[in-house]
Amino acid sequence: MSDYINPMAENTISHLPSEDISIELADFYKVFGDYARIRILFALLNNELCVNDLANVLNMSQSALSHQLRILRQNRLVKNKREGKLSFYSLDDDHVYRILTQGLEHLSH
Amino acid sequence: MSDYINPMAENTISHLPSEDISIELADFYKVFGDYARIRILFALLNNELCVNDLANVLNMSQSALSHQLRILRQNRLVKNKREGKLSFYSLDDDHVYRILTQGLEHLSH
DNA sequence: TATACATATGAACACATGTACATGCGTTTG
DNA sequence: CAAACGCATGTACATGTGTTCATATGTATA
Repeated sequence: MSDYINPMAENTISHLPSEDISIELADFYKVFGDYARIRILFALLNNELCVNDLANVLNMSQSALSHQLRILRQNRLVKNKREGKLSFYSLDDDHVYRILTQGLEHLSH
Repeated sequence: MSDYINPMAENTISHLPSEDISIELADFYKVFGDYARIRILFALLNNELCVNDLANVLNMSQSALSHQLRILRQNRLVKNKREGKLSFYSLDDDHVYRILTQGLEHLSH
């Protein structure tokens, strides 16, 4: 342990978000933190596509896609509507769009 | 494979970001996708703190902290300046602040 | 209604990731 | 200059995560 004491430290504690919020936020970002899921989201940025479309566009297996789509659904980043045999996916709301574009912005410093 | 063919699919391919960009973006979000790192970033939101401050504020071991701080440093989310024995950490730039707050915004739908 | 089709899901496995423990390195101080 | 201090880092290990393979579920069609 250290001898140094920072008087601001206590003040910092009281400004931290709750444990629940921090966990939720980390889990939220975790969903974006995967190459396959990022590509799925970008593919849906302007289009509504069914699973088979996505499989072709992204060159992924149908199974891997379905698993990832489930994660994206559960986290409310995409939604799907069934039309007969097909299931069309799209981004859930504009928030997702904004988060993606802001991420890109950050990469180009 | 599917019989259904969507004429938009080809068009979608040409609008996808490059593989490099997608990987970078995923890696970028991956850094935010951890409870410990989120808490570190929030602790640094308004203050500049040394490792020992962070250990006290966040109730983490010094080792775990140093490992996570390295990841945050390598991804340019935090920077540090050495003052004698102490190493003071702070957020690297405003972008980080904005990304965190936008994430919080999203949680409250 | 049997079959093909589109998608979803369960299980298993390989790989990534975060932490604790031990120790090293740079700085200061007695 | 030796000891204490603050922090960094290597290793090992437990746990988490994404993919593949196999199979199930739901829908249309012959």
